[in-house]
This record gives sequence, C-alpha cells and structure tokens, in this order.
Amino acid sequence: MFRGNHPARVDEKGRLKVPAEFKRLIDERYGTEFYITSRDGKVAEIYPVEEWRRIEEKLAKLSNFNPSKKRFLNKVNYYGQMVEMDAQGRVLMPQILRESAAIKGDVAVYGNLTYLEVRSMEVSKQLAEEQFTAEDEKTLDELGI
Amino acid sequence: MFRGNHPARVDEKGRLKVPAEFKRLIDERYGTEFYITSRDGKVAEIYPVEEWRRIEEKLAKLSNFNPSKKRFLNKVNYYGQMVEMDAQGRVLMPQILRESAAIKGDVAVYGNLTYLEVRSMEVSKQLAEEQFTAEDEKTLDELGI
DNA sequence: TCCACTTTCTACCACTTTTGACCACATCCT
DNA sequence: AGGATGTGGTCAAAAGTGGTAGAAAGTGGA
Repeated sequence: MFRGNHPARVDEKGRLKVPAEFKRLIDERYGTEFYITSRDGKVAEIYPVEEWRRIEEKLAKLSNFNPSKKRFLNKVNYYGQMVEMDAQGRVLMPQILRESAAIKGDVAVYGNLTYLEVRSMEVSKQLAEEQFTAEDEKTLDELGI
Repeated sequence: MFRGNHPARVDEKGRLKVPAEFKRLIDERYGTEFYITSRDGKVAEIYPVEEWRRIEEKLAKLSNFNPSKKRFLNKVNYYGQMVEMDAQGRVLMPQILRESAAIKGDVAVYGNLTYLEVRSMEVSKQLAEEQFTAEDEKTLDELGI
C-alpha cells in the first residue's frame, strides 16, 4: 500500500522520478506499465495497470448510455495515457497534464493506497492547509479516528 | 499501551531517539515500520503501521467523495511518511513535519495509548496549560471520569 | 505510393549526490 | 563496575540526474 508524501522532480523532458519509497513496492508487486490520468485536471493520478483495470471492470457494469459513465470517461480519457517506467524509475508525464496541473520542477508525490497522486507544490500545500469544519470533526469523531 | 511523557532529542540529521520506555513495548508488540504524520501540522504522530491500518479501515467506510474524508487525507497524506526504526531505536522525522511542527533539538514524546506523539517543548507546555471548558467538564463527567 | 530526410522519442549509460545501516564511543543509573 | 541507554560519525549502497545515440515516427517531394 502506498502511503505518505515524498518530494520528487520532473525534469526538462517531463520525466517524473518515482520516489524510491514507492518504487520499492512497485518493483515487488507491479510491473513497469502505468496508466496516468486525472479526474479534475488539477492532480495527476498514476495507476499500476492492474489497479486501473479494477476501475474499468467496475465501469463495465454501467451501460454505455449512462451519462455519469460517459462524463467520467470523457475526463479520464482526455487526460489519460499509458506509460512505461524506465530502468531508472522514471515515467513521462503526459503533456496535457503537465500543463493543466502545473506538473513541472519540484512536485509532491502522494501514496493513495492503491495508486499515486502527483500534485504541484502549491496545490499540495493549499489543500493541506484547508481547515477542518465542525462537520468534519463530528464525522471523524463518530468513526473513532 | 503507551503512557506518559518522556523527553527525547532529535539530532542534526533529524533522527528522533525513541525513549527506552516506549521502545520496550514496540520491541515486544510491534515491528520496525512506522507511519509518521500529523493532523494539524503542530504535533507529529507516530503510528506502528498495524495501528495506522486500523484508521485506514475506518476511513474505508466513507465514500471517496466525502468531503471530510478528503480533507482528512489531504492533511494526513501531506505530512505523512513511512519510516523504519534503526537498530538503535531511532526514526527519521519527515522534513516537512520537522519544519511545520518545529521538531528539532529537545522534544517531548507522549504515549497516546496506541501511538506516540512528538511535540516541541513549547507546544507541549502550551497545550498542557489550556483550561478545561464547561463543555469538557460535562463530557468527562458524563463518562464518569 | 514510396523513398529520403528531419525531427522526436525513448532506452540506456555513466556519473553525482544522498541516504541509512552500522560501528564505536559517551553517559547515565543502579 | 557494568549493563542499559543515548549520541555522533562513517562509508558503502541506494537514489537521483543529465545526457546521448540509435530507433521510431513524422513530413514532404517526386
């Protein structure tokens, strides 16, 4: 399971070095193929193909006429691309995502259990600074967290 | 169960020596892997992975679109990092937390039953000086504490 | 339609920097 | 005095970076 936040850099060529902490798990559990996409254009998501397939299987349960499925695919296919990780542990971030999510230079790579997220430093910090509402505290309290 | 408050030091390299009192329990009950994070950026929390997983399981009950869950994960993932304890009982505190929670030099390590907390001396003192509210007294009273 | 040329990609090599595992010593406490 | 605890420092291995050469893709002209 991927956890936590590790800094990384995207070089001139748009290659993201996957932090060693995450690379270790990838080497032992997954291959070198990834599907990189986004559901909002602000944050890039990197899925080991195996994990993305699970999502596809769930989607397959919905009709092709289902408007929610259509809209989801419209977004995800817009940003999405298959990529190969090289021997040094780098993946080429899709051009379109580098622009829309401002993925360049220093970035934060988040472990979201089954997949990775890439956020620009600004977005990362900004989202972390949002304060909990009374509602949030109630919800989390009820769960016993 | 971890209890009480033991002083410790964080060295130049950012390594925290886990007080022997807590180390003993860790050796007999847990492994060497920890998830270090924070829910407010002011106080570091050190969870044996096993304990952190319990929290993840509770969170799994909420939808991924739940705003409270999102805010919680944005914070917790922002500060979080997996770490290994070395043979001398030291863990490397995540850079981002050392800065935001002023974790360096002398610190206080609190045992919070299932996990440890690390506070700068100032924060430690400050939080202990806060007065109980009427609301607090009511809650505790109802529990019979 | 096919070939020649140009441009872009990508796989991989070689080097630099950082990390963390481990050794050895210092200090405390009984 | 001797075990347990805490501290500092080292150095080899791991992580990270930049660059290049050969392959593939793209382009245009005959």
